[in-house]
Amino acid sequence: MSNVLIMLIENIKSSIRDALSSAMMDGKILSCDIPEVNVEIPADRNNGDLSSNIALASAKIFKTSPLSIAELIHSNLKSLSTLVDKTEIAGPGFINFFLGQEFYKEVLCEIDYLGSRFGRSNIGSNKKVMVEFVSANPTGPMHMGNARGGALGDCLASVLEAAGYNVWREFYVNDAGNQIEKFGKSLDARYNQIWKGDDAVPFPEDGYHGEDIKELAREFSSKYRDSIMNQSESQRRQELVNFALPKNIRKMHDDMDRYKIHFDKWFNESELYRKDEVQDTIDILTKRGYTYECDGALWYRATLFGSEKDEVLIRNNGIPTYFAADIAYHRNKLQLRDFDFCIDIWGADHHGHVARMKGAMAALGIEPDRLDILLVQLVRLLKDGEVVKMSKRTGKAIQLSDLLDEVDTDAARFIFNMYEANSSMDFDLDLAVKKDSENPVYYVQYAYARICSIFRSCDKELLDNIKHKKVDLTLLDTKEEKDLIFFMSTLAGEIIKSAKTYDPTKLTRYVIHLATLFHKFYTVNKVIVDDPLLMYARLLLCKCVQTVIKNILDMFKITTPEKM
RNA sequence: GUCGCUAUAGCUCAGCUGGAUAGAGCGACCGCCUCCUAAGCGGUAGGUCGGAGGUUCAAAUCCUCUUAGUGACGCCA
Repeated sequence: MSNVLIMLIENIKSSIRDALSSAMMDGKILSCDIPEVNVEIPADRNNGDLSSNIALASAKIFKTSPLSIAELIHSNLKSLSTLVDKTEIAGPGFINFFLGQEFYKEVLCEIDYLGSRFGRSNIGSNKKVMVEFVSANPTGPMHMGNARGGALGDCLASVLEAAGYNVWREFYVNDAGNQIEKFGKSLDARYNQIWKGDDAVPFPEDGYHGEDIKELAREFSSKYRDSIMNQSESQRRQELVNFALPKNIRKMHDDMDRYKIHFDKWFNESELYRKDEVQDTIDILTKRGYTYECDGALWYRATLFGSEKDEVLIRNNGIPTYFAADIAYHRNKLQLRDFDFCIDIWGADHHGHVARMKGAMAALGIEPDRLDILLVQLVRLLKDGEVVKMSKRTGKAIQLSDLLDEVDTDAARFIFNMYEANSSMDFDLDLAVKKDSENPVYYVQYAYARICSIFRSCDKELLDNIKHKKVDLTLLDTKEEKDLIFFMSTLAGEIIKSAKTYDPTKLTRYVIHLATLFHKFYTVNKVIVDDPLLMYARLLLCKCVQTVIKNILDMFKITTPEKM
């Protein structure tokens, strides 16, 4: 890893450790294992660009005051990076580090040199990780929850890639099992209602009540008329499902395309049945002694793995449950396809399923920690200041495609990535539709466009020749310039933090803040100035900011317009 | 009842592996374009971090209790 800031922090940590151990050898403090050293960026940068609380944190271990430890470390600091200009002891015992011009110069050189690779790291060690997300039920259209999960999942996957993981995006299509039975039953009821009248045919209580089911039945009817009315009910259902399911799945593909989400695989649940993996998985559980029969159903002893009650795997009607297929699916991911770990993105209403699923992995002999589940809380849609209810079955639900008809993909992806997954959010449609500064995505894109505009007004040849090797970057010494450069230096660390916490929303806030720092710089410092040396340096700075904004927006698949 | 999530400025949210004076945007008020895009920037006002205990040199952050909101607890998915 070549990141300037990360290497610098490592250097400071090891200098502190060396200082502590030499103080121990001199007998000035108690000999013991060197405690973990933390070096952080203080909230208030008057307290240094970097700071360590080691003296405060270890006072108890060394049985002496924080200040005396700090002084001991401070006087023993050797082999400290030349990027550090000044050190001090402050407050109750913090050791603060101030960075010099050399640091700012190094950062810009790194960005200029790495370009689109700047910010990437390899902490993921190329481990194979699957992010499974959206996985909407194909019996109906995708809704706002899928839109949020989609944006978060896709961007999380990108963040993991940038952190050095080998990422695989997957959509699990529930094209088999009970819900397809219900889908067929519902379609058949609507089809019959068309030809016999609404009152003549009762609609099944547990069917799908959505408007989309009626629509599909109408489409079938207008194409094939009443030609299947005299077939058996099961034949009719099959015909209707064969007609409607591919149609729904095609629409999901189209919607995901529009939303700029591209899956490496759309995994069909039916594949698990076709390859007998559901049965195989159940057999493994049975062999391990974790199943039993009761009331004509086959049960799994979930209680042995922390659940409060056992779960049905095969219903008394012979159809395996969703749970059974899902266990088989996760076995497929973690055992048969051998992903190092898997992240599932689920709606928060599935939280009860989390412990069960992990327990089931344990029951199969798969390390449950290889499965992580990110729960995404509810989204409410606000329109004209009012909450729009979005029950999938009322027929009035806002679909993903409706959303994308009104809001462009950039804004939707950006806004969904502004709120952490585990907080519920309101999506303000009126705001998202606005093409002005109230919409944060434009604020960031505007910073990018401004940089492009600066470049348009200067000599193209000059621009191509601006290279960090030829420019005196020490001329960039205003507060705005240094703040901007320092903040850019934290990108790789920020991506790593986002990857580790599965939280891509940190980077949305990062890029907004970066835009703010750029706008501040732009307001105070003119780039195209008479002094050519200063101009070169500022042009290079702008080029670096442009690179960093682009790297993040590219990661999120948000466009970077050159003119606005 | 059991298991989650949430509670921070008027509003929307950051900050939470404990650190120095709790931040941002919007809204309110006051300013800044003869100059690279004002879709921008600066300033002022605004907080007992839901409440109570506890741990600690240090708590918005950790623990316990509590209040309010929300969700899940099906041979649904």
